[in-house]
Amino acid sequence: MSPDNKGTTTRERLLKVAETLFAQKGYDAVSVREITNAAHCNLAAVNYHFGNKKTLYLHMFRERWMSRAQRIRACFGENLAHCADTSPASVIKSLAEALIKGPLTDEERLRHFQLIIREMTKPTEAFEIVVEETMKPSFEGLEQLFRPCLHEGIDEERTLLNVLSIFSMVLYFNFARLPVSKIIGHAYDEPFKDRLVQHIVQFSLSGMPLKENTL
Amino acid sequence: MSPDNKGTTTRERLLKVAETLFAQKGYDAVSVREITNAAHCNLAAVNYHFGNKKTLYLHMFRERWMSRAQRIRACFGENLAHCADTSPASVIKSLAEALIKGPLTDEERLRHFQLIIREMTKPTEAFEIVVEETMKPSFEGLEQLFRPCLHEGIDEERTLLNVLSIFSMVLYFNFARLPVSKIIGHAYDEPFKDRLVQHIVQFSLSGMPLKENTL
DNA sequence: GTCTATAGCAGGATAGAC
DNA sequence: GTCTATCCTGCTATAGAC
Repeated sequence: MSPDNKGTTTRERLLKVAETLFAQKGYDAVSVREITNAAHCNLAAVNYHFGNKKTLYLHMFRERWMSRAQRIRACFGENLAHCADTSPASVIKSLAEALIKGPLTDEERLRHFQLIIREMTKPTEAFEIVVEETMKPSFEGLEQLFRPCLHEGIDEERTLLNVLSIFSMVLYFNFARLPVSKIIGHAYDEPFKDRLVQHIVQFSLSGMPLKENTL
Repeated sequence: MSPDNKGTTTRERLLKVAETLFAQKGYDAVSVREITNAAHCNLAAVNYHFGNKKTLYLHMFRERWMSRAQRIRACFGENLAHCADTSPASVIKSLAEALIKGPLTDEERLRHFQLIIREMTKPTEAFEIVVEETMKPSFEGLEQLFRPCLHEGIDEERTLLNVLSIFSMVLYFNFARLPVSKIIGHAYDEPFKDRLVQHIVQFSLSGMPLKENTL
């Protein structure tokens, strides 16, 4: 028996395997048979535990993706706490590190971003939950952190565009590893990730319309 | 009969319909039946004209996606020609406008970016072609345009990271319209697209490590 | 080139034994 | 809770009439 089977319930294995496969191939490309084979359980287990394939997907998203997002947010909070101030420089660095190096393994991170990209291009019921419970609060929190450091004339939309631009870079450099690797000519090793964080911080920081004394 | 049927061959209708559906739903989620129904032709037409479903997809990508990319690149060239200089400000503005407002309709643009996002998350044979024939040349062209305006110490990797960052924003604001709309609280109308281009130009321009006399 | 008919298979879901 | 066996639907692909 595979080590996956030790000390885990069938339900947990199903959720874990489903996450990996759905992230890699997309909902429609994965069959229930494939999932149950990989989870070393019976075909009927999905229907027994979750009712049907779609409900398995939704449970997976709620129980695994959302908790991962929570871990990333916690990591951001810790990073920021270590900075002792909440200047834009500290905020962006804490954010970029939480997302690019962060608490997830490389594989977890890749899956995490693949799943959210899939939800963005073809939303399911999970998407509404993610936007309302994770993205909106995060972006509004960031907006409030940046707000006092931006020029007075900057309205909420422009502040959010700045936040979204930072997010877009992080998202892109995480999910588009393949083309990025091909274009820059080498793999995503640790030194490169450090340079990436540095680049994102520098690029974003200069790009934001900051007051002069708030660097 | 639908107006789609006038003056177009079955082959052309198949390619057009296939592009829309593959972009909207993804390769596995679209059946040949769905395509042939939407194209008002017989089920067997796909196999007659393209051999099988996969080859239809590849032909669609080559004949429709690549030519769209070509139109965008041409638009970028025209925009830049109107600027009379090739300063980073002109380059970024030409690029952002070509991609966000550009020669494509809103629907075409959405489809175009959805397709490339799908190729990035789950590459097929089309991906290699796109990277080699479209992305690499574009990014290297941009890199050469920016290079003389960047500080001497900036190596090729950092220059490319700047280009990729600009690209990431454009990509994100095109394919992630749904969450972006929800977060900023209104739709993607023309005035917003203008503000978006302006934001991207300002954000990217400030973010790049430019020499002082090259704005 | 376009059609119908169908082969052949894989998918989701369930019933019922254990 | 887990298994086997099976139903039924929908898919791709092809053969062959027109």
